[in-house]
Amino acid sequence: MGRRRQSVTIRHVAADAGVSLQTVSRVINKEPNVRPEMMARVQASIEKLGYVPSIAAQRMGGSRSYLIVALNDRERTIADWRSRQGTDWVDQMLLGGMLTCAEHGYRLIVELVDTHSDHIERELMGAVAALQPDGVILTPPHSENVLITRLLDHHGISFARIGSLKDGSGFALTMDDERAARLATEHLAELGHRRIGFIAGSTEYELSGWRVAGWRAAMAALGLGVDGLLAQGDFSYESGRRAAATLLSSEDPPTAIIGSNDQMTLATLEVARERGLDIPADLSLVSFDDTPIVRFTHPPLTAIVQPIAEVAARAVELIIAQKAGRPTPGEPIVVPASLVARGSSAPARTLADQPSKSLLRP
Amino acid sequence: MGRRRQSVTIRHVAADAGVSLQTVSRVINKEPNVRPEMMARVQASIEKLGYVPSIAAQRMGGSRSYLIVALNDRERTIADWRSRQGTDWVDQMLLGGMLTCAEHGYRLIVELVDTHSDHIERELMGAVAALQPDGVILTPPHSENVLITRLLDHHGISFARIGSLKDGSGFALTMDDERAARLATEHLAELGHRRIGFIAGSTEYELSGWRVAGWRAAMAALGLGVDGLLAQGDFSYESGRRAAATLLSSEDPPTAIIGSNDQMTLATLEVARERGLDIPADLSLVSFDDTPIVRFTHPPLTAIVQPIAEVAARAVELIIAQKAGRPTPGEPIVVPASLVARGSSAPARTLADQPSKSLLRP
DNA sequence: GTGAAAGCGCTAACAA
DNA sequence: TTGTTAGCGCTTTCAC
Repeated sequence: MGRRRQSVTIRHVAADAGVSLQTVSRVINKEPNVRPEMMARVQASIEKLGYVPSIAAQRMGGSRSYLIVALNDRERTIADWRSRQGTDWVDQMLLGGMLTCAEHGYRLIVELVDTHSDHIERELMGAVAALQPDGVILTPPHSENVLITRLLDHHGISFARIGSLKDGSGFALTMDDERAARLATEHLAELGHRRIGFIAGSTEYELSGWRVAGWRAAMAALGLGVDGLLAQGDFSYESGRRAAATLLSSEDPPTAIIGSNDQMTLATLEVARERGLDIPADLSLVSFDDTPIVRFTHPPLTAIVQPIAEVAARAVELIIAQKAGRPTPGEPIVVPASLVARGSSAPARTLADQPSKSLLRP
Repeated sequence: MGRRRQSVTIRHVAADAGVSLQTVSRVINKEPNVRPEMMARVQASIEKLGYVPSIAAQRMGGSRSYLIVALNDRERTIADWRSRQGTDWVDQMLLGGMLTCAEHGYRLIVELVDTHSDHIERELMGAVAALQPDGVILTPPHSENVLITRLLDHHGISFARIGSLKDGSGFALTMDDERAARLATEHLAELGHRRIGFIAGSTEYELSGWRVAGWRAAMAALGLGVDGLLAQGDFSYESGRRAAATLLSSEDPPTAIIGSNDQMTLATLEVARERGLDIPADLSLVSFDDTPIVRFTHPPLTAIVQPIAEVAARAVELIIAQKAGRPTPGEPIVVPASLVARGSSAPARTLADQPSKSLLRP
C-alpha cells in the first residue's frame, strides 16, 4: 500500500475544462464572479471525471475543514451504550446532525470528552488541533462549561450549545425544559390531579433546575402547593427508586409523579408496583425524554418528547451559516418539546373512591 | 473569521527542541532510528507546547488519513433512528469502533449509502475521495456487495466485512449466525420443545440464510422435522405478524418460535397474545439481536446476543494493523454470539396437559 | 541517526 | 472575470 494519491484532482478538472485551478476552485465553492458559461464547462468536467475535492486539501489551503464535532460526555455516553437500555441521544443527534451536515458537504464526528477530568481542556484541544473542525456542538453537561466555551472562543471556532440559555458566544439552543415541565404538570392537573410530585435530575445539568422551575411555576399558577412533593434524583435508576420511595411514603402522597427522565420514571413505576399501586389507576406517571423503552413498558409512559434531532440539525445549520458569512440570530433558538399521552396517565380518583384525607375539592 | 492556522505546528516543536522537522516527524510516528535521548527531548517539547499533529496535514504529506469510515445502509439506518424502537446497532458500532479508533489516534466516521441506489459506486467514491479514509468497515447488507468491494480494492483501501464469510479481499468477520441459530434451537429443544418454528429475515441479507441453515441443521441433528415450521419475514414488524400468523394457524402449530430479529419476535409475541396464548406457557419465544427493547417486554425475551461492539473493535484493529504493516490473519474472524435466557422461553407442556394430537414422546 | 528539499491538493491574495 | 503565485503542515525521498 504505497503513497496513495487522489485519483482525480482539481488539476485534472482544470486541464479537462481548459481553465485555471482557481476557476475550478471558484466553481466548487460557488463563488460569484464566474461566468455561467465557464461555470457550466467546469461543472461538466467535474461530473465527467467524477471529481470530489479532498477535504484534507481543502483544509490545508483554506480555512474550512468541512468537519463538525459533536462533543458528548464520555462517561455517560459509554455507560448508556454498554447498558443497552435504549438511550438514543447519540442516534438522534446523528439523525439530525449528520444528515444536515451531509446536505452541505460537511461531516459530523462524534467525540467523547470527560466532563470531570481536570485536563478537559487538553482533551478538547487535542480534538481541535487534530481535526480543526469548523464548528463544535456542545451537549449537556458541556454546554455551559466555561472551560470549554472559553477555549473554543479563543480559537475562533464557532460552536452551538444545546440545552443552554445563557447568552454569550456560541449559539444557544434550548428545548425549553421549563415549558416542558409546565406542560407535564398541566396535563396531570387537567386529569384532576392536585398532588403532583416531581423527581428532579442531577444538579450537574442546568436543565434539571429548569424542569423543577417549570413544575413549580405550573403548580403555583394552578394554586397547588408543592410541600413534600419534590424529591431529588440524579437521572439514575437507583436514584429514581429512592426518590419514588420517599414521595410515596409521605403522609399525603402524590397521585401523580413527573420523573425528570425515563430511567427514574421507570424506577418509580417499579416501586409503585411493589407497593401494590396500579398504574395509572392509583398513580399517574409522566416521564421526560421519550427514549424507546417507554413505548414498551406496561403501561407505556406518557412522556415529554425531546426534539433532539431537530435541535442538532439547527445547530449544524447555524454553524455552517456563520462559516458562510450568512446572518445568524442573536437570541437562543427554541425548539419546543411536546407531550405524548400514553397509558401511564389517567384521571385522578374522585373523592368518592379515594381513601384519602385530602380536603381539596375539584 | 480569517485564515485559521494551526497554533502549534511541527515547526514550533522542532525549533523548541532544536532539531529538524524530520526528527519530530519521526518521533510522532514512532519510527526507528532515533536516539532515545533525541526522542525524549522532542517528546518533552511536544508535551510542553501541547502539540497535536493536524490530520489534514498528515494526510496531505503522507499516506495516512487517520480516518476510518463505517458504512451503513442509509434507508434502514434512518428508519431505525426515526422509529425510535431502540435498535442500537450504530451505537454498538461506535462503542467498539470509535473507542478502538481513539486508542490508536484514529477517528471513526459514520457514512450512509443507499444499497438500492444504482449509483452506489458514485456515492461511495464521493466519500472515499473526500475523506480518503485509511479503511472502511462494511456492514450488512453491504458486506458482500461486489460493486463496493471491487471499488475499494481498486483504490487500495483496506476494508472489513462484518457478517461475511466469503474469503477474498478485505477482512471477513462473522458472529457465526449459523451457530447462533443452532444455539437457539438447542436451547428450546432442551426445554422439551419438538415443534420449533423459525421466522427468516430478509433474503437481501446473507445472514438470514445462515440463520435458517443453523436452525435446519440443529433440527436435523435432533431428529426433528421442519415441515410447516419455516416462515419468511423481512425483518419488519409487519412481516413478523404475518409470519407468526401463518405458523400459529397451521394444523400442528409450533410450541416455540425463533424470530430472526427482535421486531419480528415482538410481533410474534403480539399475535400469540391476540390468539389467547400465554408466553411462555403456551408458546416459547427466542429472538435474535437483543436490542434494548427485549428487556422491557412482558415477559422479557430470551435472545441471541450479537457482539457488535466487539466485532467493530476487531475490524478497526485489523485495518490499523494492516496499515501499520503488521501481519493479519487470512481466515475470517469469528466472534461468537451467545444466548441470554429470559422469561420468554420455558419448558414445553407435557403430553398430559397438552391438548394436542401430537404423538411425539419426549 | 539526522537534515534539506520537494511536493501532496487546495485556497488566499494579488495581478492582469 | 480570470490567472498566477505562494503557501498551509506534514511526510517522503535522498543526501549527509
